[in-house]
Amino acid sequence: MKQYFGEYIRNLRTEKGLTLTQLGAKLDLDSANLSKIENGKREFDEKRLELLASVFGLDIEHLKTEFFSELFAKKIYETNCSTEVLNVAEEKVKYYREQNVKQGKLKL
Amino acid sequence: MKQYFGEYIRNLRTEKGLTLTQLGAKLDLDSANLSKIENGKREFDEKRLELLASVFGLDIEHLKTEFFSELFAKKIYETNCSTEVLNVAEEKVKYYREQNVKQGKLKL
DNA sequence: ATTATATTTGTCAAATACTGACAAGTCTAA
DNA sequence: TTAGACTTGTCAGTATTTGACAAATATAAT
Repeated sequence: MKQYFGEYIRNLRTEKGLTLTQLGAKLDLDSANLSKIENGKREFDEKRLELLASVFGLDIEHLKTEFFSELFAKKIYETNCSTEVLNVAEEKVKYYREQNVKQGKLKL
Repeated sequence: MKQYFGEYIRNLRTEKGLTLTQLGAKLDLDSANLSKIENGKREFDEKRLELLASVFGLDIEHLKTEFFSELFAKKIYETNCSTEVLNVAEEKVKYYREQNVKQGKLKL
């Protein structure tokens, strides 16, 4: 998927022939703010991912992948970080999952 | 590196025989808050990474890798996201770097 | 061209999250 | 038991994000 998350939403919306106001209502979002999201001037709020998935019948896992990958990529891009960071992150996730990490060890 | 970022700081500090107050002064941080950071009860602030590197003579790239990998891993862990997200993120970073993405396309 | 609808942009107060600071507590070693 | 080190809780100040609204612009139909 070679597009920004906002563009992705806009495509979904226009494919279904919905206006900003109509989709905004479904997502509990002002049409003006949805416009900004689609144009990359505001962030889509993580807490609305499930709602977005259900509105368009999307696989939530796929949607989360799209959403968070953009979040991480932006951070790496703007901090000019090595992509090596992603390999290290993968190891850490594995470790956290093995250890069943809880709050206290790590601020979650 | 199989330790949390707070533990990492604590190790650096104790190796050098510094107290929380002493290191706190160098990092412009209250000793109480530094304690929380070392114990995983507060986040280390990204804006102090360079300072931390210079205090201990660390490679800033390595430090950023440690810091952001933990950030990403925590997010993936707490949202129960597939680690596939990391591969997608890598593609996106490449793309952003090729395209020299600026504000407007993407909220940075 | 005029009207109606859709979209974009700017702004701002309210809500939320983060930070620095301090006080009071526990722990440790001399 | 005293001093210094560390931990924990709290909270006001600050910064950031969000929802909401108004006004401007764009688009399409008549």
